[in-house]
Amino acid sequence: MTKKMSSCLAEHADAIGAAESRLIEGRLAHQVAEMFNAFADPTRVRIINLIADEEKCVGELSLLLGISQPAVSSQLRLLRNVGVATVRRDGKHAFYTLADDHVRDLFKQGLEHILHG
Amino acid sequence: MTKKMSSCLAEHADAIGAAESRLIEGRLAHQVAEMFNAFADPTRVRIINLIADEEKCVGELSLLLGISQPAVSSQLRLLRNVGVATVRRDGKHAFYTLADDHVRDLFKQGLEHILHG
DNA sequence: CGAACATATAAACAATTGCTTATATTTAGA
DNA sequence: TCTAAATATAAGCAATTGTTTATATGTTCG
Repeated sequence: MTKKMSSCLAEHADAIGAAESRLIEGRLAHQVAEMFNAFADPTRVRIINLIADEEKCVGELSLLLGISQPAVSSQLRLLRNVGVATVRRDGKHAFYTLADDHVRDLFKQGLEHILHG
Repeated sequence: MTKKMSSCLAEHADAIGAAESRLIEGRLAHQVAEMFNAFADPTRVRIINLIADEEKCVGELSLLLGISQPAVSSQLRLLRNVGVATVRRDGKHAFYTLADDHVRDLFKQGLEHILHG
């Protein structure tokens, strides 16, 4: 880093101000990335799809996905921490589902992009 | 793995079939995750926001973001590989922008979710 | 051609990730 | 209370990631 200015920038020097105004600050960029990161792993994608329209308990997810219960539990905690999923505890079970319609729509929009994009 | 069936599943055995039909296969899950992963890093979020509405060259992005040119180039290659960004080469410069409106909408929807969610 | 600029690629590195097994916690029921 | 079930947490590990510096490729212009 700390390199000299590119002529590209020099030539468009008047646009730098406008460009800088579009610079997302560190904290916001981190939050946005953190949220999208919830959808950025194959296991989480499968979990999210399974709990998108109905709640599922941990053991059920573990069996359906074919991975260990702690692995599922770990991913669910991540999803919960970033506000993508919520838990409802009922006795010995913990039922997970997506947090809200906004999250649901965002995921389904991304899925559609792959399916019919 | 290869654990015994949870009573949770046993009790809802009739729902297994339906649940399994919602199981996203490995390849699709991988593709969806790969796409969302493009938005899942703070540096990429900032790059994407900068090139969302107008094209920017590599050196410009490097200067604006305060990271090395190879770091920017590396992230841009990732974005290009998953179909999120496209290049237009003009002489010595390479101008990047988002690939299409679908990608643009998806990103902005996620950004809005954080800003006014 | 030769020099300077813009970008791409390679190598190396610390840091993070997602899984496993093992263990702890919590809950329901005999 | 004791036991078994469901989930959560901890520890350890191979694999991946994002950055840097160094170098290679490609382009313009004298």
